[in-house]
Amino acid sequence: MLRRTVTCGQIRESHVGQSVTLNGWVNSYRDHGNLIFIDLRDRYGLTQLVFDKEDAGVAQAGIMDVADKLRSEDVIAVQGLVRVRIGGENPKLETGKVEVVVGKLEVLNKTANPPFQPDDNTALANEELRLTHRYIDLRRPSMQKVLTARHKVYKATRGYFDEHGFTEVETPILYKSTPEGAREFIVPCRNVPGTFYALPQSPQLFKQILMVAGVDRYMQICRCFRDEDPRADRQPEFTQIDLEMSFVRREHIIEMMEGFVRRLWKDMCGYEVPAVRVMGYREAMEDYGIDRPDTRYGLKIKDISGFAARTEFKVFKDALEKGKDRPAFNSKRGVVKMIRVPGGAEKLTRKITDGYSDLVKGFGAGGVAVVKVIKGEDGQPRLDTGIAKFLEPLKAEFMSELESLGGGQVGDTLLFVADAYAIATKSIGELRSKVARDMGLVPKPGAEGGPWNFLWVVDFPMFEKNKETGKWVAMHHPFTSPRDDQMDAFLRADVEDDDTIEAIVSAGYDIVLNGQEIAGGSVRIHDGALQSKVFRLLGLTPESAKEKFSFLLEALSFGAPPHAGIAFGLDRLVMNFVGTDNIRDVIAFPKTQIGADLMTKAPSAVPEKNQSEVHIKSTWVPAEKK
RNA sequence: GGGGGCGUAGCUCAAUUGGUUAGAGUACCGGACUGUCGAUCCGGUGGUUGCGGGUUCGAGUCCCGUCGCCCUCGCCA
Repeated sequence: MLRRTVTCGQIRESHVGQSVTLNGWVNSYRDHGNLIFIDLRDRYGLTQLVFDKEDAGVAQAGIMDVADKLRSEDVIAVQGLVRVRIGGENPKLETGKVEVVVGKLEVLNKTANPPFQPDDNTALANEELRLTHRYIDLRRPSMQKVLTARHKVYKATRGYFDEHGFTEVETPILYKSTPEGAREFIVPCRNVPGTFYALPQSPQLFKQILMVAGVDRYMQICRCFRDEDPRADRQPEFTQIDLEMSFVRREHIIEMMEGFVRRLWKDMCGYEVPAVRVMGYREAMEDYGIDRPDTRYGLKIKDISGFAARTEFKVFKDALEKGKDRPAFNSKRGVVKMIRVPGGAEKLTRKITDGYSDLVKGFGAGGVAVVKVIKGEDGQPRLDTGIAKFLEPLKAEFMSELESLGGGQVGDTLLFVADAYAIATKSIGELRSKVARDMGLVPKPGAEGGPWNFLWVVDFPMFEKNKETGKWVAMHHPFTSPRDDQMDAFLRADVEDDDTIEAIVSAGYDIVLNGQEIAGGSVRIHDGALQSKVFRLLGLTPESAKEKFSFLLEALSFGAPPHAGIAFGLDRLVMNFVGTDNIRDVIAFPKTQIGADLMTKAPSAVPEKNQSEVHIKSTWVPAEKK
């Protein structure tokens, strides 16, 4: 086999006169009979090859006949002379000033007619086909760029944490089932009939144990598994950059991770990340209606419950009756919230705002009330349409409410949602994001030069109520510590004491980028008694806590250091760097929405013999046999 | 589990209210051509309209079911 001396992206004018050998795939051919052009492709680029009948005398015998049969995706090796292009430069190619006149051609492998062309310039084949023939799709230059970008993220990550004294430790994939949280993939055990491993949702407990083991600074680029339905940005198996540090508090993690983020963005796109703002969960929920606010645009939310109570609008008054004896910010206490949309009066048509009501109904709210600010006969702003008649009597007061949102200007649309705190907040938060898209306020992600907007969100609640079971669940995970100043309330709280439990603040933290959570973590509990208390509030009996987590409670009793950690979603980081909103684009061999691999046809049936070997029997009956 | 979208030639798409033999570009096959770079020109092969059923004189088109893919709600400690 002729082995390459240069790559297809490498040849320049400095190579002119040299004999070179190239290996690659035929990207395209232009056959003029006695003159044939081939664009040869490898992952580094394209080089134009020329087969010329007049030169064929000095080339291998019959070369034109072989070259004539070359087709896209054939694999070949060529040897030839680099020269300046006779037909003029092709400015589209890096190698566009030169060409290789081929003297020797070796066809390494003819291709079958490919189901689609791995070409970024023509219409992309549908994703199903691309996933089935992933090896062809990955040949596309843009997919090669993704693989390379992902590799660079691994490299920068390991580089940074190595420099800061972290040790990469592998943790088990075959793991103990701990069925809190996400549904697990389970693996039957052959040696102990009737038992199962689970695949880890994350290495959470192992990394904490490593802290007890004195590893002090741990990191791992690790695969995590969650058997939940995928989304555009979620896969059943995904990759985390997992970290844990001993003898630190929140501020130390924040400092170390900002350093990492700064390093990563610098290496990946030369961007200097400025100091990252820290925002409290309460502020995020109040101003943005979500715990991961997109701060690339304004449209802040305002609570106007006090004002709304003085109007005669029944919807407001009814909402404010809800949970009126509960403390402020309690999930069940009624509130009225408002967004001011500058310029919305023109763009947000009746049809669109009707759609907003449908949107919030999906989150349990009754609808969206709308008011437009128009120019009155006296030239002053006047409230119009919708519920304007309820606000007009209190207009002066209402206009002063608007002051903190920039004042009511002619052309504004004002949107209102009234309901219990949890529902109203979530609804208007989702509404804000929808309005921003409708108003064209969301910049394209970093790839197009839009801003990278980083944010720490801290001071999350420890617990939230599961709507179905009515039980308390950990908002982050059950190993998250209460914030230091919350210890009294935490120790005092009883399972029945809903309002107290809801108000406890944890020592958790998230990094949010452009409205997307890219990392989350917490200071951990390193005291067995505190950990047992969390289990108790979560409704675990001491017996079941011991059965599931005895190894953790035991480890905490043997000199566990204070520790804290965080994990980044690596796939989402790469998505940002390559500018895609499809997670499958950044995973070499991704799965579909039912967790299938279209290329290998996984999952698949296994013979009953293999099932009985691991002591299982499928209960599934095909439909036609029912 | 719920809601929505899509499925027509190898690929990307078209096909009027349900109406003749389902078209185009590209790929592929054959031919011509010495400066192309989305080569060009001439000719050709290629279809169970995802699958099954129904309505109708007649279904790519309407209805029911089913499969696959995508988006989304639930779910994702």
